[in-house]
Amino acid sequence: MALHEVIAESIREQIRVGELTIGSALPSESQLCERWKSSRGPVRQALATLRAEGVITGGSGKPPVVCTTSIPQPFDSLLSYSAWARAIGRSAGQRTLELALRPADPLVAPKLGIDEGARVVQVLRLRYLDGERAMLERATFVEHVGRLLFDFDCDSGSIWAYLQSRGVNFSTASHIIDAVAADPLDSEHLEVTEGSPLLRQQRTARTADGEVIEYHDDRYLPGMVSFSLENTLDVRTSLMRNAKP
Amino acid sequence: MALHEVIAESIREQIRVGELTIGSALPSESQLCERWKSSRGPVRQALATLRAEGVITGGSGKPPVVCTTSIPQPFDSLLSYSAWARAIGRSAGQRTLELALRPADPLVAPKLGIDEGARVVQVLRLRYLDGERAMLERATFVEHVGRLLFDFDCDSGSIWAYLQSRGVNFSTASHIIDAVAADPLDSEHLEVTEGSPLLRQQRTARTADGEVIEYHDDRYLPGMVSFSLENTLDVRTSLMRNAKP
DNA sequence: TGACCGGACCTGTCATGACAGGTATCGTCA
DNA sequence: TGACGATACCTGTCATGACAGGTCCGGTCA
Repeated sequence: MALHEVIAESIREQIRVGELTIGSALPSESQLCERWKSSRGPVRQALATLRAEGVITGGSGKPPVVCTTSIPQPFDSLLSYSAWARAIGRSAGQRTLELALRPADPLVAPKLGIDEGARVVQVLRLRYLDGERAMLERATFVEHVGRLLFDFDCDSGSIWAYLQSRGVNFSTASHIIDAVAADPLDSEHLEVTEGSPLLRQQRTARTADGEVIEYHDDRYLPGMVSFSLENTLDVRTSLMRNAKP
Repeated sequence: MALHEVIAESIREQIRVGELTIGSALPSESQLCERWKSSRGPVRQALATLRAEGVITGGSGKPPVVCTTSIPQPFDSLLSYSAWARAIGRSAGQRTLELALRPADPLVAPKLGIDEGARVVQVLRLRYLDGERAMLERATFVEHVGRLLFDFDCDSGSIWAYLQSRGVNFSTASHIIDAVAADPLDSEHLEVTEGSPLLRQQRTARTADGEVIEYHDDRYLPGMVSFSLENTLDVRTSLMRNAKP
């Protein structure tokens, strides 16, 4: 691991354990240089990373200041429900309701960038958090990836971790967050009345080549899950508010 | 404006106008150095910024590659509905339903970090996008800031811009996104049936000193607005998924 | 023809040095 | 005692140089 990553992770750790609390000032750059026996480069790179994450702010004459205690989660926490639950110290559970190979319907085909009717593998899972119903997951995989799932017990854990172990490497993902009314399927499995509000996270995941591999439509029980973000003046946030046409 | 900012903005602009499309490779660092007659430092800093924004990816032997066409919006786009609408080329409208000075109720007091019963100024506005109903905004300001609003015509435009012009400087903000059922008030003004799903964005905005100034509870009509995010392997995202206890 | 290897090129990483500009503190002077 | 100004310190910014490691292409050899 590169030095600047070590430094950044060390500071994140200090925040995590409460050694650095919100509002407390970090050591100055020169002190950090001495502490890590490095030049100013890696130290500044580490601070820049933390600044881009919205963890620290300030500067310009003042030493940097911690401005949040919520440490951004790594890549997989937004992609893998299991990895996320583990990261926050909760337990994830799942019950597979369906695993099917079928032609892509008109809704998912454009999301995956494939022709309507091309074969896809679809998984329907009910997901739990600490044993409580939390989310209904509709996952669609392109055929050559989805086929791997027939050798996997989807009840046993993370599909994402399994696919990674089989050499499927996710690299980028797009997320869309909105609210929808529970349809009959949601209603049945999440045990809410039809039409009641659900928080939806749609996502498409791609490999480094840009090939779309999976499309998710995850619907959370409000009251169980939400999304949050810290926002500072000097950093452009990757979260965007969109208007639908 | 610093050179690295100029370079970053220039690349963003090239993406905006379509000169650089998704998947197309950027010029190499050395070419950019020559183009801007600068050393490698500013160029790398610009690329690092864009990478943190999730705009470009790649590297490590390969020249960087554009991986999204959605350019992150600056700070104010997540805080000001009017600024956001302008940024995406839509028109924002508003009708003020209420402007009141009253004691803080038990819901907003903890959000603002003030005592229950301390006075706050609350604004209720119905907001339009291109003339269509889009969102019901419940804004609460601490007294000394909110008082400024009594000198302002809330129907005329951006409260945020007005407060800035009066010297109120926002610096950081926290956002929580979830889904809620329309309550009677939502139902009446957004013209949906009670209990139907709404996308909610709660936010608290603070000054550089950390003083909380405003709390918003904005409820969007789903189908009008959503939130989106690009996510890459090597960058920690500031968006977090949270479990409610 | 296909596999393999080497070199050109690129980025990642780090060191060192330098100057400008903002911040805060402390001492001085009115 | 209070206001003001100089100074030390800090960060922002940029230049230059260097080496390691990854990628890609083309040429060579089997």
